[in-house]
Amino acid sequence: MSDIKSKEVSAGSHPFKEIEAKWRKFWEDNGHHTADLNDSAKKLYSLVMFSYPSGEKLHIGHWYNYGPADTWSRKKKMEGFNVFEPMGYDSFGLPAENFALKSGVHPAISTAANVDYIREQLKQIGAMYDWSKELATSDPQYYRWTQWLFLKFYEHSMAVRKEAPVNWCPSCKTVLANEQVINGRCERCETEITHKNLKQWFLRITRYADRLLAGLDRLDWPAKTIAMQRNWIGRSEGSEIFFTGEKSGERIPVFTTRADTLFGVTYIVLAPEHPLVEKITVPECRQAVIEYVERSRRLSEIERLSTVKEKTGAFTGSFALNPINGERIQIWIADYVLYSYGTGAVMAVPGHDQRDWEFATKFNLEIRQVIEPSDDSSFDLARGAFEDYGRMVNSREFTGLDSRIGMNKVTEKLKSQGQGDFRVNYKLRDWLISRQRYWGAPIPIIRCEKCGDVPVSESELPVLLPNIRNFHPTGEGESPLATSPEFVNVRCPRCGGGARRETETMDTFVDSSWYFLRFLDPAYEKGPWDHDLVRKWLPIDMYIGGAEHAVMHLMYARFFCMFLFDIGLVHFDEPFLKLRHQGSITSKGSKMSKSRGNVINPEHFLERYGSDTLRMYLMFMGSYSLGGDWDDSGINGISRFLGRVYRLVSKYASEIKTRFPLAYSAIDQMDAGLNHRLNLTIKHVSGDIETLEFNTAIAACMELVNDLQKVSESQRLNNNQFYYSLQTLVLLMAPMAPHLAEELWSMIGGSGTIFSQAWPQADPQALALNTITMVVQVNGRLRGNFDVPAGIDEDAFFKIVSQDERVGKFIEGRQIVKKVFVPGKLLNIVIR
RNA sequence: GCGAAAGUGGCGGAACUGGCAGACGCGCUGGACUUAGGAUCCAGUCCCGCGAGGGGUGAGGGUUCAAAUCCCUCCUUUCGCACCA
Repeated sequence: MSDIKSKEVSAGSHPFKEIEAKWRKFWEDNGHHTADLNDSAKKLYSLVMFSYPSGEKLHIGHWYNYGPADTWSRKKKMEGFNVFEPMGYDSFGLPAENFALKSGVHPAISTAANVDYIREQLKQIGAMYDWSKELATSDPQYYRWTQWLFLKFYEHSMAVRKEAPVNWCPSCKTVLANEQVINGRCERCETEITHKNLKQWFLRITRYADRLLAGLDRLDWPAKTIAMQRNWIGRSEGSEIFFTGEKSGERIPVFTTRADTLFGVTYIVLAPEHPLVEKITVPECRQAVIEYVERSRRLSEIERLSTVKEKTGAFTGSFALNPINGERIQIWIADYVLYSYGTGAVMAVPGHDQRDWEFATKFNLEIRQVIEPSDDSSFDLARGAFEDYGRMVNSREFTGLDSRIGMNKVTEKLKSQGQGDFRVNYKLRDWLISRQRYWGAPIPIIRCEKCGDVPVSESELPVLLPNIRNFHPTGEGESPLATSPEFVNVRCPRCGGGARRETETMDTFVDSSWYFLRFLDPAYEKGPWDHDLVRKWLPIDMYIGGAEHAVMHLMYARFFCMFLFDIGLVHFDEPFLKLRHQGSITSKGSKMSKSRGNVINPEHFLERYGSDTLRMYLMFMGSYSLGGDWDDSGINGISRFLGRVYRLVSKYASEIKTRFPLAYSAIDQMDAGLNHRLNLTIKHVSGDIETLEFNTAIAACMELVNDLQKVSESQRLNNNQFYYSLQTLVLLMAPMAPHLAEELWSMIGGSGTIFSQAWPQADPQALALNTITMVVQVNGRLRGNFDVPAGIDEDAFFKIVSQDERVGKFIEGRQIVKKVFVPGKLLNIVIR
């Protein structure tokens, strides 16, 4: 028995307190988790999404992400990979800042304290994190380079300051990127979003829309995540068509995917924000139009986007000319047209677009048919629009053409006349990165009245966040940094005159778009990263994190990578080759949060069951990718299981030790059943950990242990096969219960760390059994199991089973119509 | 509204390309060891039936020798999108 004895141990389990502390110290003292980054021959960069420290500590959901991901990494390590598994903190941003505001402690102080706390929590997971490479995005050493990268974007005209209607969260008092608006609400605080027209900094991600789309084909990612990115980019092929203002002669471009319906246009609609509205509205309609524009500005995003809302709008009194036939049509404004998509104006075809149909019906505008069903089926324009493709009618020379052909012909004709062209549109908008908040990386720009925007020179970086007392958001669309004269007032680097610093800070997603590059050497001073190391270690081989980042972080990081590739700073354009999401752990049916009061903290379970048990229980609960609702009622089972393994191995530890290390080839008398079980376990555990199906990997270990337990009870252990099996069990469990496995490994004679051992390989010969169980069905109903030699053929098998009473009584005197034989599986006898 | 995924014992969940439904665990029942046990070990545990046997994977239909698995309709849940022209 082990010399470790603990009174504090939860009865039945293993002495986890001593074991876990002992091995964590061992790993740390021996630098086992410090990867040798110079050796990249068999490198494996395994990354989990780093955490953002807010006031809330790590909860069970973080463990669910990090523990199993580490299990995968540890198995890869035993397979001989040089694994680099770093960890850091996304420590800028709203969660940290909001906590600081609430607690009244300056975010620099509270964040540092939270990071210290979280670091200790992370260490309890017992993961292979290389702590020598820890980083925090709020560290000047880090954000110096975030600013440096911003300047690269700026240099290449990829960072631009422009006025645009932007999303404003009245509660967080800052603008938000489109991606941070969920159903018209703030992603963080769920407050309804309003709109403001502000001059803001954008990164031109739209320039990469096609590349971001094309790159998806090369990625080993969950199909759903790829689909979400596709939808978010929202590529749409169509035509841009120029209508002409009747009086002003103004060109009014519209975007349509259905140029074949051009003859069915009975009016056009501008978004209320469209700049032409002012110009073309006739005096008699001015009052109504102004009221309508005002009204839609006041409406919240939610109200405006509501699809059940009745269509509203106003007539401008002006007319436009249809370029295909010169027809004179009314120009309306309506909020169902979005200013930010396409050209902010649409041609309305009420006969063939349901939205236009609803609008036309309400305002008594003409509904005209220009497409008929190709299959000559009937439809009723009085009941709704006919939106399918079909055959063109009432369309002059295009009449009779198929929609798809017709839309090309129509566009080509317009193109030849300079009245239109083919055009691709995207839903993706440029990435708004300005934030009117304190806790972020200051945008390194100086605004000079004479010289305009002047970038801070690289040697002046970082632009340090000033240590100001009042870091509250002002709420007026201005950053708190604007209240610090020492910060704001500078000399223009170009002309030397008085100038003002940009006071906005960058969106936190900018920080996290490149952290995986910095991890290799977070202290590097000659650049954002060491090119040699990046060349050796990137891209990321495995990235595990939550699905909630499907279109934000994961899109931004890809964009960064492509840009950096284009300007020659990295050698690859997709950062994450393989991505997997863990499911989310809910509590009482809903997402864990402090406000709901349903946060499950790991401390209690660590205290009572230990780290290995908690990690394994999280993996055993169910499918890793689906997650589930937290329920601790089963954790006893894992605790008991680890206790049983501990007792079983300890019981025979000295026996194994005298024979250690046991080789498979050295087994003398082989029990085929046990050997089959052992090798089957190796096969299952290997495959299941690889595909993150931890629950069945654990189940396989349990089956092996149940068998070994029986062998132990029956005293059939006078050969070394049993000992070999125990030795292998310890290896198989090492990635899942790392502390316990180290302890057992040393107990049976191992030295150093078990993670330098080779991962067990299944013996294919042992997997193939001599005797197998086959089943017999009569008319599809199960009638018996038979142990027969593997490889038995149909006739031989039928001979055996037909003589057996279990089957014989069903087929006796009946006519056999057919026999279906599946080798190695079953025989189905069909009778009449 | 549109799209995707899922629905299996009292519970969490297994079941490879259609081939023994319910692995593994929780819980429960009984037993052993015990002064005691919320420890440990053993046995049992989908439903009906004494039994032979029958029924059973959200509901209904279909394909097949054979369906949890494939197809159709419907219901429920989760997630994503939501006037994107």
